[in-house]
Amino acid sequence: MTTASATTRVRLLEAAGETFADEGFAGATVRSICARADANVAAVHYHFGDKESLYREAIDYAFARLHERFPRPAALPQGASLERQLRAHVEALLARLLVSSDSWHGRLLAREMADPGPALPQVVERYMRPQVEALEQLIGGVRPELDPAARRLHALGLVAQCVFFRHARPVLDVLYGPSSFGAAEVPRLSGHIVETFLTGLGLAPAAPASGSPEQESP
Amino acid sequence: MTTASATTRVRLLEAAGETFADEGFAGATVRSICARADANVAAVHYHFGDKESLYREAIDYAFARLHERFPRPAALPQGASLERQLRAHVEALLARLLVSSDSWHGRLLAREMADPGPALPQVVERYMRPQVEALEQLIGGVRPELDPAARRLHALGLVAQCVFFRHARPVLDVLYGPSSFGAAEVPRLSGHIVETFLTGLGLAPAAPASGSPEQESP
DNA sequence: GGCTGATTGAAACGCCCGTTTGAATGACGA
DNA sequence: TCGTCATTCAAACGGGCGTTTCAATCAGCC
Repeated sequence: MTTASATTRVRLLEAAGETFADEGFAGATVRSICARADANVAAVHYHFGDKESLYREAIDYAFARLHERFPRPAALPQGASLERQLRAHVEALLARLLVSSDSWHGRLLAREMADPGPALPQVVERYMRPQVEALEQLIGGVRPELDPAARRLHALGLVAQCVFFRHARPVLDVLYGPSSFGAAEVPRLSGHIVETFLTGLGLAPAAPASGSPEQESP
Repeated sequence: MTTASATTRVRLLEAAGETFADEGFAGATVRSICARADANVAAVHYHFGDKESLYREAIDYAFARLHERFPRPAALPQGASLERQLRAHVEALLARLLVSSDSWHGRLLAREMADPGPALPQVVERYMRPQVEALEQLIGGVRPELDPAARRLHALGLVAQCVFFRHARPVLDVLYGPSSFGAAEVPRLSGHIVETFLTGLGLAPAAPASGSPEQESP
């Protein structure tokens, strides 16, 4: 595998990710991917075998890039307040979903969830499950009297609100105009979500003011 | 338009809705729709003009059937408690999304939101906007000090949790096994959502018990 | 019966899809 | 310089797509 072939491979992965994110697995065509990558159509067969293998590798590639840009927020000390830990998780989740949508990595993953392709189990196990389980553990740590089902419902409710602003973006664009809930809204959104969530859990948030939430992270 | 042609039209609409719901606009083929409807491929051109017009009419058809099965919960007297009105709205929304997924009507609408086709604006204006605005009004009625933006965020958070359990069903199936959050869970889900939402708004729910919520509607 | 107009049927059209082929290319070591 | 081998290229293959054509059908009416 020489340098030249590696760059063609990478160009194909990038172009494939972008096109798959825009058009879906069925909608994207090998020809358009190769045109974007400045490669011959036969290069897909040569480097990946077929379209589906290219798709799987593009998903893997997206994972790697996404986790480089948005590492897990596990850096917080275990003793930190629930509010700060939750805010860190929600902000990381929203950032992955919203901020990264300008680049294609987040778009591709979001689409794989909304309209499952051949790589759904792989995405769920490596991307979604750790996220939900971290939230469940966080919730169980502070409300140990909740049974696992209730814990799970709370965690899913939190994930639901984060996912919504990515998944329903086309709907939100029609409802309130384009870019009404974009990357710039991440702090406001995560603030709102965390605060109403904490109140809903029966815990008073750190800043119970009804006005605009202020961030205290660096 | 004789009776015979009307039945072919209707058979095509039903088959198209079911197929579009399963495969999406691009994934569904005119041939498979016609095979399911026991009709000739030319019937699509004859009765609807082309595939996209058939799609639009199938969406309209799905609307009509869906609103027949799940009418708007506006029947409650205006003086009813917020908790009951909210519960009615959330239950109606969840029922439309989850219960109706056995029939294809709800599936088709959910897919149109997740993977927009040519009929997205029509779906949003006629289906989503009234839903969100009713919730906003409900919230504004009981917390008038909230500015419209905060009201909107609360309403969207509520919608998000309902939509999630329809939109993310493939993911939930992988996470917790198939049919883990199906139609049978509607009372439990809506109860959980309404109660945490009311608490999150700073209002104590009528039944603050942590057990399974009991319904009091007829 | 024969005419009319709406509906259905079988077959074909042109197009684009994913994939494959086999020759041309070009860097590199013997 | 030559042979080797990985890589690229233009072209074609078979198949499925949405759409169109035009003849066959059938009910209703003179």
